[in-house]
Amino acid sequence: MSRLQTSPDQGLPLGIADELKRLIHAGEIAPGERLNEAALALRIGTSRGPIREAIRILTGLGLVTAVRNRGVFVRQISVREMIEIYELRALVFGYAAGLATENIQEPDKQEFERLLTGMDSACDSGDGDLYYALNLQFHLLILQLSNNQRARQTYEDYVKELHLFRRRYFNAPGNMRRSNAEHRQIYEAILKGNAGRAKSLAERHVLTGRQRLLGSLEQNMQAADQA
Amino acid sequence: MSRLQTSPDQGLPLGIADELKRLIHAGEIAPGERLNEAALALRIGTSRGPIREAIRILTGLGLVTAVRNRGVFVRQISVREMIEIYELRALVFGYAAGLATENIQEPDKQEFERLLTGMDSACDSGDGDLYYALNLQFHLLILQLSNNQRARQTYEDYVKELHLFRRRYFNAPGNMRRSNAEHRQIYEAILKGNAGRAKSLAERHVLTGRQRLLGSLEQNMQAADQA
DNA sequence: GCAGTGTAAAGTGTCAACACTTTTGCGAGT
DNA sequence: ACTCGCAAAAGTGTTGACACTTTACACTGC
Repeated sequence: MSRLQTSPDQGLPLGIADELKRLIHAGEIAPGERLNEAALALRIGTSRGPIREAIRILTGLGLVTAVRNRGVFVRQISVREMIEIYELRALVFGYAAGLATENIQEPDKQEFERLLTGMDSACDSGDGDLYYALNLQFHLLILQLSNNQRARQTYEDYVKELHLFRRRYFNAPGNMRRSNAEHRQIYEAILKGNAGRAKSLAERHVLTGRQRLLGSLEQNMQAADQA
Repeated sequence: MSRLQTSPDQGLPLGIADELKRLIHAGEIAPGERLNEAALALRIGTSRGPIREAIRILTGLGLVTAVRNRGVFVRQISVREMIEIYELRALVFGYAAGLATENIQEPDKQEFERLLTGMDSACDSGDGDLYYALNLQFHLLILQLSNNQRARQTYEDYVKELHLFRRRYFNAPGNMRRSNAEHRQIYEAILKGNAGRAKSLAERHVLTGRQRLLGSLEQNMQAADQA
């Protein structure tokens, strides 16, 4: 009976919703899977009422889609949706990078250096998970420097939403190196205060990531065809 | 007992949520106001269960904020949030205008003309509501031409969300004329296929609208001070 | 008259039971 | 063996009741 330590009790449904969000974004509940109210109630140790409310929060968030009398299913993202979200993500990231040129301070520079060298060593050791974590921090630091809280939230939401895409992003070592080279370029443009260049590099960085994902997707499709 | 004709029965909570959304966005339930579960249940003619679920959907959508043991309140948007949302709205609108240059077809041009002349006559007759409606259609047409469904949805959400700002946008006749002049410029840039110009004009158009709103806000503040 | 307090009302949080729908699976007929 | 149909099971939809918290208000003492 997981007593959900998450959330300093802002209400049972809210806490359950957070827990479910975590499970979904972590991939422990796969896209397309159904959420069973009774099972969840049993697992959390409550009745179905709060569970249903938590699930409704998720439908509002767009994490699940509800079908009458059949339950709710973890949302699956189509290729088209993935492409569209990447487009917007690129837009927001570019916007933030442009503003970062104005708002960056000394401590931020040290943080950037730390992240970049950290990602370099992650490339060396081939640690994809570590690279992914640092990469996210790098992006969020730039969003933070946009000084637009809403933009930051939106960007985070996009990243999480893309986890609902059917295939998890697979970081080939070569991709990681190329990606980090782009990071360095973006950072240098920000350092030099070149807003336009930072913006376009940042936009392109995200769109390049999308292409890498689409490429690996196609590759997997072909492998599946051969099997 | 309003039998909520909205939504072709996709479930009671969903239907109620739609109805509540409508009420909130139409301003019939003011920002800051509390939603009373029992009263709503009585009004819709159901028990509190579905009402609570509908309200949870709204919290997921960010339309209301929940406070434990005290209920949910229609969200109020601060000046800062308003500014930030306008920033993103400008970004998306500019993005769409840039793409519209590539995707525009003949019938779209006719629709543009219709909307622009319609807004002109709305200016002449001083019909603010009509202008607002046509203005929204103009913007959504451009979003449609971006060929990015998600961008269109996001833009619509921004517009609705801005309704939660404490003061309703007041269209002075002069503002309407200036605004429509900007529309014409954007449309012409799109017609000429000048993506860069369409993008920057569209961005500026939204940000100018924000300035107009901020200006009228300040004016009202002063008027309130004098009273 | 006013501050403080206790109590009743209002409102939210949770639960268990029941109604209805969909799915599953077994069995009869071909 | 295959299909159709029916019945049981699983699961969602909704309800009314009860527990707990907050708020409103009258009452008391100063």
